[in-house]
Amino acid sequence: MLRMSTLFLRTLRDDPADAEVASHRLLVRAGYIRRAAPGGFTWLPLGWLVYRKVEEIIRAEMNRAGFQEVHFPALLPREPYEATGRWTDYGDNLFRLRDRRDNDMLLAPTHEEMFTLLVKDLFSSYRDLPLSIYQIQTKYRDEARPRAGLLRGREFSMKDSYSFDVDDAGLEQSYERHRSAYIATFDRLALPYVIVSAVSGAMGGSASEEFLAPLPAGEDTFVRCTGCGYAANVEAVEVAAADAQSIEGRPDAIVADTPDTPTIATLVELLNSTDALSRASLGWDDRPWTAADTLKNVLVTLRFPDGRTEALAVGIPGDRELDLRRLEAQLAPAVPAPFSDEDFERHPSLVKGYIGPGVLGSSNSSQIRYLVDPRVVDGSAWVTGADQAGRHVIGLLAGRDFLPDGTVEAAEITNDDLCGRCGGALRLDRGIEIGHIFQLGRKYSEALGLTVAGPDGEPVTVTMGSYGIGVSRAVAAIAETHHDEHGLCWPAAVAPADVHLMIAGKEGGPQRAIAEDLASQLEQAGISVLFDDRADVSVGVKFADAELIGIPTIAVVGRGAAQNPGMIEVKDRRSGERRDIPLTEAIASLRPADR
RNA sequence: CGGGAUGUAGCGCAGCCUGGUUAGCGCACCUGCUUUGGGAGCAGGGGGUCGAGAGUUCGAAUCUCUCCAUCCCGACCA
Repeated sequence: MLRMSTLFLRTLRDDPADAEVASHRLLVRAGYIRRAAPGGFTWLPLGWLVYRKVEEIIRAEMNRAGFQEVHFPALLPREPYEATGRWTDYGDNLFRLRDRRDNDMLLAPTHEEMFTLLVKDLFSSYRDLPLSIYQIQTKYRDEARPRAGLLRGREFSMKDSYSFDVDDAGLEQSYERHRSAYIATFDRLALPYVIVSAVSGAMGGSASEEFLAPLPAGEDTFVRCTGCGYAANVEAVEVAAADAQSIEGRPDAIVADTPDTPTIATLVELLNSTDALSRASLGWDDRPWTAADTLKNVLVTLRFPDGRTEALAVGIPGDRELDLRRLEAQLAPAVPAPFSDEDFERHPSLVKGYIGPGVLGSSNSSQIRYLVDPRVVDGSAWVTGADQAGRHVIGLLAGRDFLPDGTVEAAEITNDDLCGRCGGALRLDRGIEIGHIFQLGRKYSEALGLTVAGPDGEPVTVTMGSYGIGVSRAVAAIAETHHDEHGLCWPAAVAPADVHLMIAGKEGGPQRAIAEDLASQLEQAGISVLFDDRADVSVGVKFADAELIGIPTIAVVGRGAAQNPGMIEVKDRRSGERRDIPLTEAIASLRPADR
């Protein structure tokens, strides 16, 4: 039993000034967590109870799926991460330190290497597989900008699992088992989620899905198709490509003077206001030019983890912006940055503002690799730069007049985009990444030499999957999902107690003894109680604290308790619905529904 | 890393522009009395390196410079 009179807790009447999102604000105000360091939080007694319940649900579902728990150090040597390249690839986000002998160490951001080496250490036969093992561990990432309390910290807790299989079919099965376990876990945590296709980023690997809790406080943007249910992280969205068109009998491209058209908008305006350049007079059709008819070519510099750089040109429809995040996701681990003035000086064939496919591409004068949006299909016609100041080329046909080096999904996604699968409308939303599952493949097993003997005695390289759930982040996501203007509203499965019992009578009256008795009986019946037994605060404070703390059921021992028969008031925190019940039925009524 | 804002008691803030006794207010905390069904009242009290350092000045929370930290937007981010 938790007694408010002695609980290590102080609730705050005001919101902390540095907290923006609801989960951060309320968890601090209600006395669950305190900031201890930039991106680091202390769990107070109530918070730790919730944390442990969340952790226990995750653990139970992992165990139920047949995965086994292990535990690694968070402090690790450099070598394994050097072997896989992640000592470099992780960049500034890795917490690095030196021991007294000057050895490089790190605080692990995730543990692929160690799991791989552990399995290599112990197992050597295909008959030992499949295997899935997991841990719940503190992870460290030197985030450039920790924010939103528990949602993005530099120290956080994560459940990470790894699967080991001899072949792709086995990996597929392990992946599906994790996917099912995650669905069961998030259902029990009362966390709403959308499963979206994702990119695997710095982790490497192929198939990858994220579980996103759809909340405005989330940092991830994702799309859902209103038609077929396709859902994807915006970084991984595949937009609908147009059908290729015939190039037979299409008018030749012409080069036109287009003075004073530094932007797409001014270019389109000029085209539409110059009779000789209208689509009709060029033999196309009757409609006016739009920004979507133009092709803009954006130059970026790619920086690879080893420090090497390379220029890249990206062609996207003129009505779109380049989304650097999407581009980066496609090109990982290379990081794109906008072209600088010095970069332009190094490539004299590029005429700023009038760059066109005439010079782009590996086989053209600039020798810059040229990737285009999937909408730039063979036979599509474009207005684009003529590689001369003040001139554009009109009606340039992809596949006839220029050949890109490939396609890339790098245009900003908007609500106007259509689903790449069914052509339906896409809807953009924000979400918190609460889980990520992906098929790593053999990246780590190859780098670290994890093989097992196959049935024929020959070594087989093991294929792996990696599966994460942010435990501390899940606590925040639950708080973010379940609260109102008065405070938190925990789902029963993770609440710090089943019942918030309070005394609401004059000191010296019979209520205290009745409440004490009821609290003991509830505990004996296996119903956990947070007992507001404080004698020195007014009932208003008790009600306000109860709503802030957010235990699902609030039971009040007040005026009615002294009557015959004695009554208590029971209030549902979430709905606000109250009812009076006889004391004799208290235990039956207060038992949580799922027990 | 770029832009913006902020840093004064546990929390929320005023004071700074225009330098001047002992740095203020609300909440929280402590003591006493009263009060007790929706963030009580009265009286008394404790708690401050005014983010840090340097400078200007007879005198700095206040002016100048440097640094640090936090928050927001962007960049970045399983």
